[in-house]
Amino acid sequence: MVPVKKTDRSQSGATIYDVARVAGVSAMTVSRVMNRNTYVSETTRDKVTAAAASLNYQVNTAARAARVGTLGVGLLYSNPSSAYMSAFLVGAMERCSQSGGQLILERCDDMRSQRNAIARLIANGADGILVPPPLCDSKSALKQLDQIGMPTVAIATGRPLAGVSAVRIDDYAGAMAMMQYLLSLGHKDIAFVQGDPLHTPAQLRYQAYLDAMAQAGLSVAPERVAPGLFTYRSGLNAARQLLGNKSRPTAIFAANDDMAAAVIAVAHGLHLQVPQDLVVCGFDDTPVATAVWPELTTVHQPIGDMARAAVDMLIEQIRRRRAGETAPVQHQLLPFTLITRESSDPAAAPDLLTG
Amino acid sequence: MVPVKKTDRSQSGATIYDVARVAGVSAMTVSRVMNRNTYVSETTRDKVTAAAASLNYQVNTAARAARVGTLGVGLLYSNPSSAYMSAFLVGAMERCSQSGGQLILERCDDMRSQRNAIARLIANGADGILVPPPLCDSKSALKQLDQIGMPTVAIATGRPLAGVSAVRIDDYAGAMAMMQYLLSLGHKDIAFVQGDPLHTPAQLRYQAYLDAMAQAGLSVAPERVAPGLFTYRSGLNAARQLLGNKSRPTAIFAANDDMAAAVIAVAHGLHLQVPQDLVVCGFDDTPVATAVWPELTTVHQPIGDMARAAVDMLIEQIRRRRAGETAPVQHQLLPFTLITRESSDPAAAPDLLTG
DNA sequence: CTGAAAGCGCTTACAG
DNA sequence: CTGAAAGCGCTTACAG
Repeated sequence: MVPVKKTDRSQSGATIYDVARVAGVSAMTVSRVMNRNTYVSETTRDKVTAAAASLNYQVNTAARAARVGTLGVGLLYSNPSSAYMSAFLVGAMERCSQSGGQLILERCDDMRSQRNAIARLIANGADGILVPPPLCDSKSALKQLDQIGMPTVAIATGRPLAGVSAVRIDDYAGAMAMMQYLLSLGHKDIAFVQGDPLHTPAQLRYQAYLDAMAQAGLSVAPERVAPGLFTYRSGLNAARQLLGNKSRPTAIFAANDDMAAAVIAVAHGLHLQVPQDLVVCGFDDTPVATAVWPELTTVHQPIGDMARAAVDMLIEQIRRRRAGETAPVQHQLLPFTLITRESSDPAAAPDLLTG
Repeated sequence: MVPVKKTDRSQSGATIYDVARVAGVSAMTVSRVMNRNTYVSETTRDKVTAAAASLNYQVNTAARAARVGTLGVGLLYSNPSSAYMSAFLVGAMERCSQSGGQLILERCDDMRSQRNAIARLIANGADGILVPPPLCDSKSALKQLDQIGMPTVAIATGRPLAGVSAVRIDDYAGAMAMMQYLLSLGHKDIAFVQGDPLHTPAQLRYQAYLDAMAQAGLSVAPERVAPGLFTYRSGLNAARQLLGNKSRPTAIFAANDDMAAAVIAVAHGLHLQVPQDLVVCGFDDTPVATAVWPELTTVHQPIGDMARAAVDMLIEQIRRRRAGETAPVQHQLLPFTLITRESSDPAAAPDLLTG
């Protein structure tokens, strides 16, 4: 009986050595190709790529992390209970585990506590930082990160800084698409609920509303615009203001879904049927959009995709920085989609009390 | 100029060798202590523990993973848009990154697709599986996992199986606490919105409602109980049913927050003020509880803590299994908290339309 | 542009 | 119960 030597391997698939053997090069060269290192001839690169593909080779991110140190992807988040943040977290998490990044979370609600939160994130091993809204619009946070040379990606900011990488949608165009839709439905008296004025996407959405009205030759009375802060609560106040007068708009476009949901609640309280008596639209297409009744017409923002893109960009930046290269600033614009549902469709929706 | 040899280290803190030196033992022994391996004398274990503490040593999970293979923590989830799932995900993710586990997600809404989802999870490298609601109540899923010897932890099931580890709260006691509170407020005519009948916590919450009423000597008319499915939508139907008659209850206890939020919406549609005309309570304390107006009195379920506990239990099981030991089945019960807010407090809440 | 050697921090598989 | 040796899969730091 020849004793079978138990294998010491920790991985089932192909390793870098298998690829090297098949490609007829050294493991080092395979490593270079996998890390997109530039010092490899095109011929060699092609051979390695082909070998890797034929073996279905996947880099062992754990082994890489053991050697290189963990890739700490810091996330400066606020408002963990919002649907927006949840969608973002899931996307970021998913991509991090694929790419071998380790997500490090630090909550930061308060603009004043920013500095501390950034310091804690770095102390906990962050090699780069993801900045989702609303912090993405804080110039002081972004400057602080830039000064210490920390790779950074801002997410969903309306006005990306020239020196900071960003992933976003075109909020202006998204709101404009919604307005064109409402106008095409024949609405002429459209009211607007503003978002947090400090948040640049809120500004752009509002500007698109104003421009669309002007381009259609319609005037906007001051009482047709109500301030909001993106919260359900602020939406209630705005709705009371917009629906409290004798003269009412035929449609209300809220700068996000939470506030649109609040508009529906107040409208129902006034015995107005949505959409028969009042059309209501939101923005973002977060889960509330389909949780409320009737379901909301809104602009879909691909939050998960944005999170994944941001993680990719950040990890690339960290790699480059470690390799001593200067990482280029990247700005990525993802597509939005106008989603029409019951809240704007006069033919569709039944009554709240009877179903 | 003596050239300074650049260090090759990937870690800033102490390593296993530092601890070994300080403790006067081999690195191997330190490794044994860190992995809670039993074959270490108490004296040695104490020396190592002290040395590790003095150096503030943390196991390098990346290096461990490189050697041992990644610890794949599978998560069979459904309904990613629900607030419950988001809170669970954040907790699980946080703990996984601390413990060196890699979270592997697989969606599974449909009971029929279970088998496939489990197979995919394993194909993607899961070494153990976390089963949150509603799948935690699927005996077939749990049995399938048991048969293939896969470490499993069920979360928030009302009736944990003897052979499967579980983390949960006492749903019966939680609902009972809510009922005692409502009874102490003087309510005698309390209605109930049931949760998904296939979900064991829904059954327990309902049973507590019935028992509390009986113990208080109050009868429950059939029209005071409405079926629901835990969704906002089903809560609207239930509320219409409960509030449609001339005779109305003074309080409605819904088996979760989403349905309680729907009850409030319908009540407002009927010009009933909450809590003045009707008290409304929920269960779980998910974000909707504080997003709606008035804010919901509810039972807090520590979802994040439950996720963290479940991850710890699962990782421990996987480790034991790899070490060839049999992992004991563990059942952990976490505490709930009754949270009283405006929706049950007659003194607190103002009117929907005037704020 | 490419490779041989050494090492990351940890654990497996022995041997005592 | 404890340790010396070898190895996990990958990358750093050289050298050519």
